Parts: sequence; structure tokens; C-alpha cells
Amino acid sequence: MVKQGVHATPMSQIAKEAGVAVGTIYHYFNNKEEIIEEIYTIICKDFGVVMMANVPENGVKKQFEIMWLNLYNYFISNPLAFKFMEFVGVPPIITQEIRDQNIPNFITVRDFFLAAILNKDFRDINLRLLLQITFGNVISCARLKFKNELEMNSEQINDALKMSWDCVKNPDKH
Amino acid sequence: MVKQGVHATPMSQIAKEAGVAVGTIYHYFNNKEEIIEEIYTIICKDFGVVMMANVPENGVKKQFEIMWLNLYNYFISNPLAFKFMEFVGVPPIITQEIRDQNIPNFITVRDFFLAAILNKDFRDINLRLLLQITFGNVISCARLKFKNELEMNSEQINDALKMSWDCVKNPDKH
Amino acid sequence: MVKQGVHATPMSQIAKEAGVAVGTIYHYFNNKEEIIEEIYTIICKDFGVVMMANVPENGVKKQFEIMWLNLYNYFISNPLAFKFMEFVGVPPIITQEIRDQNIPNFITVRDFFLAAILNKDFRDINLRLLLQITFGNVISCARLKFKNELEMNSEQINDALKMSWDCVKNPDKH
Amino acid sequence: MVKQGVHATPMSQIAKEAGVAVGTIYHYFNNKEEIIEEIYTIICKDFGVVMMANVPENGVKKQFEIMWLNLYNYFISNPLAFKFMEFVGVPPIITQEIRDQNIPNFITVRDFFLAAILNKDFRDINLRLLLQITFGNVISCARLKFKNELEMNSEQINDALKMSWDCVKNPDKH
DNA sequence: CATGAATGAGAATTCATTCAT
DNA sequence: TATGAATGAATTCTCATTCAT
Repeated sequence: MVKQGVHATPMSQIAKEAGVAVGTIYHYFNNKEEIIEEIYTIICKDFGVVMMANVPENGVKKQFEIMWLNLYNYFISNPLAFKFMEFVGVPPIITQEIRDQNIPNFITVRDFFLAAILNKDFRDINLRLLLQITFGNVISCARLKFKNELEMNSEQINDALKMSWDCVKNPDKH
Repeated sequence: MVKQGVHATPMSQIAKEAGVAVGTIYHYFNNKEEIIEEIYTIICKDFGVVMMANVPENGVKKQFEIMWLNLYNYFISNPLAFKFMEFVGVPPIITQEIRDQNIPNFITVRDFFLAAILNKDFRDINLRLLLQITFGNVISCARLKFKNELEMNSEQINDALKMSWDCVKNPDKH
Repeated sequence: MVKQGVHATPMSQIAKEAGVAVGTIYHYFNNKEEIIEEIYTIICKDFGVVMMANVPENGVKKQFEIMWLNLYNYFISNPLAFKFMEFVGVPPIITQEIRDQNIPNFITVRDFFLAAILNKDFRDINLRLLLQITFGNVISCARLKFKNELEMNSEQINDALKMSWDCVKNPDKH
Repeated sequence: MVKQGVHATPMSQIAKEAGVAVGTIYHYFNNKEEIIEEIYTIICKDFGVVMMANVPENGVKKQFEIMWLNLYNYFISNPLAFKFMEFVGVPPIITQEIRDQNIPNFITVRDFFLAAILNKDFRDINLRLLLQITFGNVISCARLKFKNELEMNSEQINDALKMSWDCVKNPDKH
């Protein structure tokens, strides 16, 4: 379903893939839009949890790297989730309202970045900008991998990680 | 049309916005897909030209900054082009084949990055990775602006530019 | 629908005549062509059964006459079926493949003609030629009737039947 | 054009095959229907002439055979004309009115058949019936040939000719 | 609750015909 | 006269949604 773009996927096919009848879906969702929103929310929740997995207690650089890799690996091992975000995680399919509702799922991630800014480990710039650029870097790498434009071997991942770290780190401290 | 996603825009509306009859469109395009491909190609050609505008002869950092800003400003002043790339510049809407056909438009940009790598001004990493990360950074900023998540005033733009430069520059040289 | 030629009949009208919604038709057929093929198959099945009705056990001339009249009467009492065969029972609307699939329905009819040839009741000529000429004769009569060019009263039917019999019979035996 | 059914052939293609612009056609014909009617008329005129070619002065059987073969050979050497008659020489594409207008082209053929009836060479049956059955026989043979169901070698043609002659001849005289 | 046949508004596409050049 | 781009009504087909079972 996600492979071809969710908008282009008929409810009949969604139902078939889910192994239920079309009508059944309408017991749980009021319309197609709600299904897309639900998937979006599920993936967002995933993010929040996945990114914080195995993050060490101390060492901001190491913490950043683990989080970065967590997200990258999540995308790589969940290609459908990645494609879904590419296809539908974009207005007007996902409205700003839905997007805002899902912010809580990122709270821990935000908090980490905010603390790093305040602690002068990260650049003293707008938090959203910092987050978006970082996320964007991970997404860029996942895209290259999925489009088979790059192998993304461990060396290339390391390169990307270095770039991303130099992006966010406070050059005066590190 | 692009505002709501091109796939969701009926041919009837495309025709109306173009000020022609539906049938007329089919004199120039065989189907809706071809229209989308055509727009993609037009925008890609734009990129190639726009990015190289007013780039100074010397000074790699300055050159990079001008190119970065050129692209960012192109997106900001052509919101439809930006949204179009977000909505449809993604498989399967734009196939790899179409994407490849448009590579020539980026040749000068590629050449600049390649020279900078060879000249040790940029990191010694994969060219595609470098390009994708840089483009991704510009897109991230444009997104924040369009989603009204950030004002993107000159200070924020400068911050983003610094991040992007630290991303690509060879840390041993600069 | 058939009255004006099936190709010229919009799906909307087909739906209306069938007393269902347009969309409903597409639950049972994938496209208009399949509908035409289905009607063709139904009519072909009819033929096979109808032609053999009330055929006596013995007497090849009587048998031939009954079959001939069965077919003629079928056309006359099912003008839509007749017109359908005239309009669409022709390549490329009905492909050779579809035509071949429907051969089994005529097996008994073929067998009768084949036996008559072997038994020297019919001319010793190619079976297909014999069948086609005979069918053609019946169709010619039905056409004259439908085009109101001839009344096709019992005398004229008898004349046609005599002609057809003299056409197929083995002149050396009968 | 005829190969795929004239109704299904767009004016644009007709124009291309004719080597003129679409608009030009509308200088000579008021609409598509008139083109079809014109072709129909041309073919009908052909028939009238072709069928009477090389018909000997005397000998009704020989005359019949020559006419029969003339028509058959016309179809075989003008497959487009044959297919055209199959596809469009059928109501409602060709109206009864158009059909009637073209009767004069067959006058000589009709006259021959009428004379043969009056002269007791042919069966004493309705003229139209006689004509239709005879034409039908020729068409049946042409169909078998075109559908590649039969080779229609000289032996098979002779068989068909014999059948057709036994169909029309007055059994009391010949 | 579950089903999936039925619905019909709406989308993409076709093509006979017109008309400015 | 010749042209062919432009037209838009008409057609085929899709698919989100409903509802009787």
C-alpha cells in the first residue's frame, strides 16, 4: 500500500491487505483520512521510543550519535514507515493539527536537544531549526539508501554522522 | 493545483487554471502523468540555472553560501515549485528514469562540489552524500518557513548557513 | 442497447437498462469488452442448445430442417441476440480467442454435420465450409426479415429451406 | 482504418491516412457519417461493375459462376472493402435510405437474376431471397478465408460454387 | 460486530467538430 | 481552400462510502 503512495491506494486494497472486509474498516475509522492519521500517529510514537533506546547516561556526542543511528536504523528496518512519512507526512494529507497532536511523542527527544543547547554543547540556535536539520540529515541518508544511490556502508554512515555532528555541535566548545 | 497535491487535482481544474479546455491539454500531453513529468523537468532546469546565478569566481566558502542562498530563495519565491517537489518529486510519481533524465541540469552544480572535494575544501566523502545532505538542509529550512514553524529571519538563515558549511567543509583545512 | 450497436451504447445506458448503478457493473466485469464477450458467450451457449431441440432420432433431411428452423426461429424470436451477433460477433470486437472458447457449445451441431458427411448424406466437402454456408443461409433469411425486405412467410421459409437442403445434400444420394 | 472498425477510427486518423488535415475533410463532407456513406456508395458501385466483368453472352450456369467468382475475387483482393461491408454495411450505421439509394448500382445484377427466374433457369422464388442467399454464400466463403479458417483452394471454391449453384438453379430444369 | 455488493459522484480520457489564420 | 489547434460534451472507469443481511 505505501509502496505506491497511500492516496493512490483504494480502500478495497487496504481492506484486503488487512485481511478484513471494507465495511469492517468503517467500524473503526470514520473515513480514509482517519486511517492515514492513525498510521501517522503510530509511526510518530515509534520514533519517540526508538530514538531514545540505549542512549547512554552521559556524553552528549555519544548520545547524539546513538539517537541519530537509532533513527536511521529505524527507517532502514521499517521502509514502509519511511515511505509513509515521505508520501503522506506532508500537508495537506497530514494537517498541522494532526502534526501538533503528535508533538508529545517527541518530548524526550526535544528535551535532549534543548538541554544540549542550554548546556552549550549544541549551537545556540533555534531548537526547531536544529531538530529539523538533524532529522533532515537522517532522512537524506535513508533516501540515498532506498533509492539505491548509495550503499551507505559503515564508512559512509560515519561520514554522515560526522557531518551531522559538526552541524549541531557548538564549535566553540567541541 | 500544487497547493493541494497534484495527484488530487482533477484535469478539469488544471485546465481551468491554465485557461484552456480539458481537451486542449491532451494535444500537448498524452496523460496526466506526462504533465507532472513536464513540470518536474521544468523545475529541475530552473534549479540548475538559478543555483549558479551570481556565484563569484573565487572563494569556495562564499561560492557555497551564494549557491545555498540561491536555492533557498528560489524555493521561497517559488512556493509552488517547492511544494511540487515535496509532493511529487518522489517515486513512484516521478520514476527513476525521469529523475535520471534530469541529471544534466545539475551538472554545473555537481562539478562545483566535485572540484571542492578534490581541492580539499570539502570533506573527502561521497559526492552524492554531500549533495543530498546540502540540498536536504536547504529543504529543511524552506519547510520550516512554509509550515510557519519558523520565521527564518536573516539570523536564522545565517545560523542554517553556518551549520551547512560546517557540514560540508573540510575540517582539516578550514 | 443492441438495437443501436453495442459499441455505441454508453455504460450509463447499459446500467440503466440493467436497473443497476454504473459502478455495480464493474463488480462483475472489468470493462466494457468483457460485457460484450459475456453476452457473446451466453448467446453461443443458447445456440448449441436451441438448435438441437426436438430433432428427431432419424431421417437426416428432417433433422436438418428442424435444426435450420430452430436456428431461424431463435433469431426471429431473439432479435437482440441476432443483432448482437451481426454487430459484435465480428473481429476485432470478438477476438479469435473468445470465438474459439465458444466452440464447445457447437459440438453437437458439428457432430451432426460430420456424421452426415461420413454417412454420405451430405456432400463430401470441408466441414467448416458446410457449416458456414448453412449458418449463412439462415442468417440471410433472418436479415431479410429484420430489414423488412421480405415477409418470410411459410412459403418463403420453405423455399429457403429447400435451397439450403440442396446446398448441403449429397446430390448422388438424395 | 477499416481493420479496426470504422466507428472506432477517429477522424484524426482518417485524415492522417488520407494525407490531409482534419479540417480539410470537412470541406468535402459535413460529418463522419457522410464519409462512411460515401465509402459505402463507392464500394457498391464497384460491386455492380465488377460482378458483370467478363460475363459471357450465353449459358446461364457459366454466367452465374463467373459472377459468383467475380464477387468472391473482389472481396479477396479488396479486403478493406470486405471488412468495411462487414463492419458498417449494417444498420444503423448505413441507414435503409442510403442502402436504397445504392440499389441502382446493382440493377444489372438484379436483372440477370430476374431474367433467370423468368426463364425458369433459377428457382421460382422471391428475387430478393435468391440474391441475398447467393451473396451470403460468397460472403461466407470470404469470411472463412479471411478468418484463416479455410485455405479456400480451388477445390474448396469449386465445392462452394457447386453448392451455390444447386441453391439457385431450378431443379426441374437443370 | 462483520460483511461485501451496491452506489454514484467525480476523475481521466476521447474525439467529432469548429474556426481563426 | 487548407490547416490543425482548440473545444467540451460524452464516455469509460474508479473508489470512498453506505447499508441490508
